[in-house]
Amino acid sequence: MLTIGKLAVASGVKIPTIRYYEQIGLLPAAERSPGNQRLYARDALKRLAFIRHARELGFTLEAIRDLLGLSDRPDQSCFEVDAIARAQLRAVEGRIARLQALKSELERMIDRCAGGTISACRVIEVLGNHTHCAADHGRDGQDCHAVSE
Amino acid sequence: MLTIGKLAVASGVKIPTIRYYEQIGLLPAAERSPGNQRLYARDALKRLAFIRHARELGFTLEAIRDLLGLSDRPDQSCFEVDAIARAQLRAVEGRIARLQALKSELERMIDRCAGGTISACRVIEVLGNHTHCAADHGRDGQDCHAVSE
DNA sequence: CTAATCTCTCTAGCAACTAGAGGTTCAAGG
DNA sequence: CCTTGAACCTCTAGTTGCTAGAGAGATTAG
Repeated sequence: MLTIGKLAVASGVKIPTIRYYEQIGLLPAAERSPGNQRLYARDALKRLAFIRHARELGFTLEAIRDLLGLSDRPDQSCFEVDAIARAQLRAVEGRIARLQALKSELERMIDRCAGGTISACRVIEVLGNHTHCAADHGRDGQDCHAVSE
Repeated sequence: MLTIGKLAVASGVKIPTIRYYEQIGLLPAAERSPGNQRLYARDALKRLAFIRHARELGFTLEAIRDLLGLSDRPDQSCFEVDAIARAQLRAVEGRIARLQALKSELERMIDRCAGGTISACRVIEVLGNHTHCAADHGRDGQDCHAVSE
């Protein structure tokens, strides 16, 4: 049986976070010592590792809750698991595309800011200007409004 | 003079968000009508466009506050602006790298979950397992703890 | 047995908004 | 001129995923 501190070290999840996960029902209520301190078995470590890794993969706690719920019913089709993972993949791909557009814009900004004074520097100008939206990240149109003057 | 609603439509920033930005000092307190309603001039639109675009680029409100502060002193060197933009670029590149690792892991997960039952599906197993960390996104070592059993 | 180190609960805070309650002001139509 | 309805006001509280601190109790090493 591990105390919460050992579990925190072993899992890489901080103590208040573990208690938080218990509070919101991601982890079952831990056993307690006679003095009311939490005690964990090995499977808590597994569950925490699962949560931690899923968080690193960008799953929300809600998605993780779903996955954990599914894994408690191991005879079902993994259709739902697959759907969750695919949705997650799409979200990740979207984030990557967006960040790559942002990266090239930042690079252009830095190129234009070559040691001059702010009044000559294009960074702030570029940031105030939406004319690049269509070319750079206008794929999701609802995110880029025209600011016509 | 624009009312807050028109400004919201023109800028693509929601009304409560505009008020929030005023509250935290990103926007100066707006002029008011005799009946206490906010009135904005054109330059508020520019400032909001700046904030909005910078937010889209992933700048935090604190970084934006810095940038706005700098742009109020246009005679200085843009050294600081450049530094902020470069730091932001590094952060964006890090996020992209991380997301790409996550993407390939999700793809592998989905491949392994080919229509079977959950007990045969590797998604959950992969998520509970840190053995791929070194290969996939172990660049930032402090994020991947061994969970040896 | 005592001191140091955990751990407990509870409350409050972070970013960056969003939503709602309950009340006021404005612009247009009759 | 008056009314109606949309837009606005302030204020509080909620969101997600934690993190920090206070003040009290538990456990363990020497």
